[in-house]
Amino acid sequence: MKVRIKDIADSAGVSAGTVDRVIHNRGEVSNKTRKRVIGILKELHYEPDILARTLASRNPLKVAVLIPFHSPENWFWKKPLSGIYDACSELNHFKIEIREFLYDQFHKQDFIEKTGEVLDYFPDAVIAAPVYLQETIDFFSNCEKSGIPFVSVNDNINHPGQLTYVGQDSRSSGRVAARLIDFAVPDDSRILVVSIAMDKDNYSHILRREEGFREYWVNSSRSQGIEIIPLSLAKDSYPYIKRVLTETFQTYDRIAGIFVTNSRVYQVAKYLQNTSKVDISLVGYDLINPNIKYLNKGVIDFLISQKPHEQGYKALVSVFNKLKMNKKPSPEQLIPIDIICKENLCCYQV
Amino acid sequence: MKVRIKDIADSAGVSAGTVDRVIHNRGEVSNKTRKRVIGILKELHYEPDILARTLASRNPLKVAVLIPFHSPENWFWKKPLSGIYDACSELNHFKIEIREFLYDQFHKQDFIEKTGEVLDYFPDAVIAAPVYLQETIDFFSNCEKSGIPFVSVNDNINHPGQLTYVGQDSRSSGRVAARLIDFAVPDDSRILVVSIAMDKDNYSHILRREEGFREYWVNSSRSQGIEIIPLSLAKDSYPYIKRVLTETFQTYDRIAGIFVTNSRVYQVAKYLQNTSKVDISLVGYDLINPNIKYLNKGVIDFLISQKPHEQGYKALVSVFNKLKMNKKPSPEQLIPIDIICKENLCCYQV
DNA sequence: GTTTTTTCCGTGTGCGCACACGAAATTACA
DNA sequence: TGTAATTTCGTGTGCGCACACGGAAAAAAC
Repeated sequence: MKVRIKDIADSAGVSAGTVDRVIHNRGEVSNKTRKRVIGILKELHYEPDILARTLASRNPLKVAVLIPFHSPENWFWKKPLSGIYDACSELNHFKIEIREFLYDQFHKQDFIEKTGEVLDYFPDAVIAAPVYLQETIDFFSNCEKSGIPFVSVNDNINHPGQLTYVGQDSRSSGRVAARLIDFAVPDDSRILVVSIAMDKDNYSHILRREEGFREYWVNSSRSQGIEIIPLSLAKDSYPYIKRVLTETFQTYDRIAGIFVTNSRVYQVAKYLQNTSKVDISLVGYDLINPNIKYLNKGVIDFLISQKPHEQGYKALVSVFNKLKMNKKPSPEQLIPIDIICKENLCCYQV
Repeated sequence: MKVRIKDIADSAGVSAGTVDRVIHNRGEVSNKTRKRVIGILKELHYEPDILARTLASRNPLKVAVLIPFHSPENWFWKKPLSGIYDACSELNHFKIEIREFLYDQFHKQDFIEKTGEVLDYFPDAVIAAPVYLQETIDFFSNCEKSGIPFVSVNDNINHPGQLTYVGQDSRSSGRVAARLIDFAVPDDSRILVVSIAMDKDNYSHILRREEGFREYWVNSSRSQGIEIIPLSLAKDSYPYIKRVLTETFQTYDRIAGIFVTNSRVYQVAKYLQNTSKVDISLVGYDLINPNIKYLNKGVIDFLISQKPHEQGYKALVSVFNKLKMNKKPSPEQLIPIDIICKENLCCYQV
């Protein structure tokens, strides 16, 4: 019962070639017949057969991936890439070509250069993980001008023209962290919220996680018994972190829980282990190796996974659906907030 | 760079038709040329183009799904079905035909009848959620005899011939439940392990969840301070459950946590709410509506999702890969053990 | 009214494969 | 040696679509 181009053509009293031109709007069709064909296209709910479509078209789909590169210290950005490749190999038969454009997330200039390279590549679609707000906006605007669909991943720029955003609801994840800690700490205790980032204002998800965390306690029944102490660390070095934490512990007693707002939770775990404060509930982000180590040791209690692999996967699927099937994804694809502890870790490590 | 049938044919000095006959072993090929063609097939690493293959072949892939039916009281079994259909619509273009065979999980005879209907349907593959052990083994043996690949879902029969098992590691999920409760209960408290099932021995995952839960405390540092009290309820009716729980609470004090080993946790939640024992940590299984209600109210603290949707999804994908791509999936596909609380519930409800 | 240009549209071919049909080669048999 | 039966193989067509080419019709220019 499937509708083919031929059926449309017959129904409209034209040839298949004309219908084809309408579908791909390559012009050379009079306005009158074009409208008639479009009408029938909708009326009969025509959906192209991708199998035949891909088989017949010879040029592949060019997808540019613009994300920070990964290093031995920071494997996080490897995950979205492998998610993209996994999706690609599942859609293998559909002639998709991935081109990586990996930039240094700590050098704005490098990011700008790479965006230029992306545009020179003339991709059919772009998947990008933004860090620099203004520069990303400029880049996305260029994409829009060139008619290139673009997807943002991990952090949402909220550019009006973007095909979709794939990532987590950071605020909710902050609430989840609060819930976990709330579960464990007794009344009348203090909770530390530690943000470790050179310029945390550039990372909007850190801010939103803090918000979500704070929000939780406002609505909590025992909000009066718990005190939240924010702590922003501008440097990632362990000696520095150690010094600040030591001071904090001297200033405040009854600290029963610590929430680290990004993947640097292993630094705090190291401190807690070294100072034998393993009773403190520790929650942070991301299944990177040093974190997993402390999770298995019981120093970190819970990790929240951003599911970077799934992010990459869904991003590519979205691009594919748009370009090959002409199906628009929903503008926001929120990734589940997975709670990982030692006991369920194994089944999340793929 | 892709090798086509034509290339093989040229290389072997035969026609495409002959290569085709070899590939599908439909005979009518002399032994000598057959071997030569097979040799070249391997040598050039020929992989069929599924696009063209599907486009050219007219008969669809027939997949039989044998699972318990769902009712307004028990929506659980609706999820694997919708997972299967979701996978199907993603692989839509590949001409897959799903046929449901839904049986009454409480009537063995009905299950047996339905297995007969499945075989009469002559499917290309079977996806089954087993309940009755011996009867399922018989059925799977029949499938194997007929050369029909079969996948078991949710509960593992461990039949040697099965294509794959898709489901959770129940023992680990029991450990996860223990971890969550451990996080919350103070020293010197008692924890109830409640199993609500007519014949729990038929449901091996219940037994394994109990095992995992117990296992956790054996390895725990405070195993001496915590007492585990098992409680098996053979009936699902609330008055009965209420009576038993009341007795239990009269017998034991300091009950700080309850682990319900399946989806009936809402019955216990109802009891706790009615008796104002909401401080007790309550953990159970499955995102079904009554459970979600009590999760949002804060009576249930955590639910462990079996991800039935994903189970169905993966099962169908496995079947597809096997039959269309000739790729064997790994024999066990373990589903992540998702921890759900009120705060991250939203992003799991699809 | 004729020629040129432009607009519009139909036809044909091939993507890689499955499958039907019929022809050639081989064997069996008289 | 000739014919029939059987095995083995090549050719052709179509799946639904993209795209090139060329031709007819319409419009414009003369």
